[in-house]
Amino acid sequence: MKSEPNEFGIDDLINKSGQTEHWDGVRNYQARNMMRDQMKCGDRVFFYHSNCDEPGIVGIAEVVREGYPDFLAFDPADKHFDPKSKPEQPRWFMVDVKFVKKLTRTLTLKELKQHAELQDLALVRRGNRLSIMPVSEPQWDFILSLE
DNA sequence: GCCAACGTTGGC
DNA sequence: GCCAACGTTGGC
Repeated sequence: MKSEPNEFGIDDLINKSGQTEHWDGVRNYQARNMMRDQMKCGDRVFFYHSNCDEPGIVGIAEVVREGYPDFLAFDPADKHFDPKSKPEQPRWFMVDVKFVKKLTRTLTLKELKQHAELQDLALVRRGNRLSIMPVSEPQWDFILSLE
């Protein structure tokens, strides 16, 4: 899961009550479908810092609440407001994630791109813009072995 | 259903 | 700040 550290970095997650936060503001259907349909309690996710000096994986979090409507889409005062999403038929979903750990160092995008084992990882593919993407178990284990 | 115009993401 | 690569919108 990608987040801009200027907006919400891993330290912001650590500082939340219960070290848990809802992953709001996703307005992309592919990413929505993953949160709504696929991500289950106990699933672990890499926390990725994007759009910053050193883009890369900085830590691990865990899904603690499965897909439910992104209520910010209902709030006209919020920047993520979407008039097409109604409480009776929500268009956007989110999950809650809880901090698990920081990695001992940042696994930079640059570094991840250098490993043939990760060539199919969506993150390193050209033009990728998805903010949430799947990681296979072998990919997960390999990435952790780099730490 | 096509596709041009536009907006966004995000690395660099 | 630039711009490639997408996704979305909306006229036709």
